[in-house]
Amino acid sequence: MTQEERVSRAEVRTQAQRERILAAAEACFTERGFHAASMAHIAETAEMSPGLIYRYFDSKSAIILAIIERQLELARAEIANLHDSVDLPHGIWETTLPREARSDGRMNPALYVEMSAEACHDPEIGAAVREADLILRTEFARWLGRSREQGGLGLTPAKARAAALMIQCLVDGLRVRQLREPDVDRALVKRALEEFLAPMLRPRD
Amino acid sequence: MTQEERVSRAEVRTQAQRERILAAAEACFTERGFHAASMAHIAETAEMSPGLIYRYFDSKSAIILAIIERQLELARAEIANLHDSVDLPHGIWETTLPREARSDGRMNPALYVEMSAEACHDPEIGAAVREADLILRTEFARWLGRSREQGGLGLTPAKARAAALMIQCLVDGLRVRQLREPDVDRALVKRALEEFLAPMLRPRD
DNA sequence: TGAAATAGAATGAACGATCATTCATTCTTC
DNA sequence: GAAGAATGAATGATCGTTCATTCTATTTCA
Repeated sequence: MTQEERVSRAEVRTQAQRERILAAAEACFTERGFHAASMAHIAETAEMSPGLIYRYFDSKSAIILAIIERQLELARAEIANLHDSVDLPHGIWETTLPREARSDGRMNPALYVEMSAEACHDPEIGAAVREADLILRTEFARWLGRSREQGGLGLTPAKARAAALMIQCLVDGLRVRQLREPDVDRALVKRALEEFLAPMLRPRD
Repeated sequence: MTQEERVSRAEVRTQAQRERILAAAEACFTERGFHAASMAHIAETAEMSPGLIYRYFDSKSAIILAIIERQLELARAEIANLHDSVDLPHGIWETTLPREARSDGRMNPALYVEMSAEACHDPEIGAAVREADLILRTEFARWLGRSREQGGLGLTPAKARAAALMIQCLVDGLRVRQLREPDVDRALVKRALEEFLAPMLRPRD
């Protein structure tokens, strides 16, 4: 075994352990919240000792920050994969599915709202969240403004910016609503969403 | 002093003390969050000893529940005061003002989002929130459906229900956005909001 | 090849801090 | 002096974090 192979194997393992911890932390934070979820819970979920976590993360809040960054990457990838034939209302509706109902690794509503609350208490989290949101909105607006031929929706720049902001608010709101009323009539939500989104996404007016 | 007067004076004082505690708790919860705000902080803010709080509230979570109920009452009163000449987009926009910018006792965004997150961890809070939201949406939809002559907007029942739900989501979303991006362009938010809401609030279509 | 040496991975008890809550005590008011 | 109001130190529990120790797997060398 060459030295490079050894180093690489170690790196792979380290990355896998970090991932293991992040997945466990996400589950615990979702279920109990940032402050109520203890490092002991996270360690138990990750099936390791509490002490070991500190080999891979400096602190509890470092874990939170890592989760935020990972979610940002996932969201950016989703936006990059948007194309003109996409059913936007349906996609928006889907991002508000509760944790149990989603197969992907995307942000679940509970974690998102938890993070939003924490953003105004912890400056570091606040900065990370602010930066992520700005990036996502800008990239989303760029897609809305791109021509149909280039896979966008062909909105004017001003309208694209406004629509991106309003849709971001709507997604936020749908996530909050999912938390506050888990048994809300989702079909009604979807129909209302489609109806009210239509005029916003029309290029001409 | 008659016995009734004595009893009444004691009640008034008790009520004032409870109010004092609730105001302090609201400030602390807003600043630090439910879990990070300690009873000692609340006591200090209320300018009383920690022990005294327990004369007026059974526990910390009893304080949280009391705040939720108070906020529900405030929101109901606001809805009851709606009339046909009201500028709805402006009113919605106003409910998302940060704590520092609002003079009334209305729900500030930070507290609202904090509560929403807590609703899916604490069943009692979840139930209170769910009930409150349902009541508010129903009453708001009733106003939207009332005729112009009766001070409403004259929407059809189906459209009123859909609009009430969508507006509730929008308000949720605007509050979250206020937390995540406190320095967001509020003028842009307002313009986008007005544009988006207009078709939703037209009786005919 | 096989035993000893080494390094990194993992453990979990222990620490100091902090928390919600209690209650014996003191203060205030009538 | 009696009764309610208020205090704040004490309690027990829990937390994030540390670290002396053990385990495991790889390397070294006879």
